[in-house]
Amino acid sequence: MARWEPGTPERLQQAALELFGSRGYEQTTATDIAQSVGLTERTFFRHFSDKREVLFYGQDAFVQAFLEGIAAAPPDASPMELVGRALQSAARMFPDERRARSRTRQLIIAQNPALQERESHKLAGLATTLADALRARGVDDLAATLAAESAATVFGIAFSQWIGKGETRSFAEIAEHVLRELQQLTGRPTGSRGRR
Amino acid sequence: MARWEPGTPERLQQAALELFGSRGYEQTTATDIAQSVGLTERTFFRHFSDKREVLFYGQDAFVQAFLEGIAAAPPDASPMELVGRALQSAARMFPDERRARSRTRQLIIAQNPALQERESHKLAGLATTLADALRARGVDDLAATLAAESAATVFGIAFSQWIGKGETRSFAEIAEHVLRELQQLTGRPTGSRGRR
DNA sequence: ACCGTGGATGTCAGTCACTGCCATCACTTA
DNA sequence: TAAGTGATGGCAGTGACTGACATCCACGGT
Repeated sequence: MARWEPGTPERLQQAALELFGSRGYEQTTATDIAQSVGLTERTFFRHFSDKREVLFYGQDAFVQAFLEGIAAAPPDASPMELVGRALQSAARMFPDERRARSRTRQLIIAQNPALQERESHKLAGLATTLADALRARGVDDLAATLAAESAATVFGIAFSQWIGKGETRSFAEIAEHVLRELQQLTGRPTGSRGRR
Repeated sequence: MARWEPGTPERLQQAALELFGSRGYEQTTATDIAQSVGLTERTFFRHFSDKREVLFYGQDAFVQAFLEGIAAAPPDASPMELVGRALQSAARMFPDERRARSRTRQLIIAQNPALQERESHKLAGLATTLADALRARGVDDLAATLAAESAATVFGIAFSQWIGKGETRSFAEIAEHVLRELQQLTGRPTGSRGRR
């Protein structure tokens, strides 16, 4: 027997999700969340550095998935190939069963600038983490930064499409499509006359 | 004679910059800033929605510069050409004289996660603004989003390089170089064998 | 010269996020 | 059995931010 119920952060997150969903983020205090699972505000802040962080708990997992995709790639893979592999590896963190939950979570974030800000920052953090991993593989500094940022961009767009109303394609499909489009778009020529 | 000294937000910003630089961001209260220019905390928050915002006051100007670059482009310009023009147009907001000030400002931001978060969010906001402008020109939705994100990415990287120690190239030069590199990097082939 | 209006400011009380410090309370280990 | 440990509670305090209301004086009109 454990002295305390296990999975405290998970229970807090679940409670927060429900309260934010019904009352709204700003109308829910940290105390509300804590009390709804029989804990105190003080304990809430021992598990989360921030009130916002409760919504982002567990995100490290998919950052890891990106990194594993890179680690598993052959040594001679080009930067963009690494991006593709990282994306496909991350895709397994977004099975169709998670769509519904992701949607409701995203609804909450969409209604609060402070949460959107945190989300932007997490995406930026992903990019710098990936850039480090690429550099560690010997990829040139600028190329690593650009490839990592591209990965984060594609991920962000793919995710919002995956969440989108009526969308049925898998995350992996969407991500691949967006990545292809990026490559087609940014591919040279830079020159004056672009193709229609 | 004006009833109050004009340029209140500018004076507050200047004071904030100095206080943040000497004492540090967290060790400086909004009251400190306001009092140092003879105002009250309440007035500070009438000019800035946030304590952080005082550091980002005036940023709208260079977002405008991006938009003007897009507006001035020929109607048949490709998305990536629009990105290039937006970047070059924005470059005029970063003359060499501003380097020193930008550097000290960036030092402050680098020492505070909350400020970095705001910065990430501003960059994300730039991307969505640019995407809207591209869509308004008839650019396809996904292409517009990707191009806009690319512009923001290139801008971010170029800016940090421009600020970098010992850097002497102009912002325009750097931005062009980074953009070229992005095009070379993301250009196809996607295929399995990448080039060394 | 007088009046009224409006925009920028001041005052004040209040809420809430977040922190530091110390106590508690089992359960574990020596 | 005694000391150790990890998660929690209690509490006081700071600082960011808000809403409501008062003030103040240049300015335009009369």
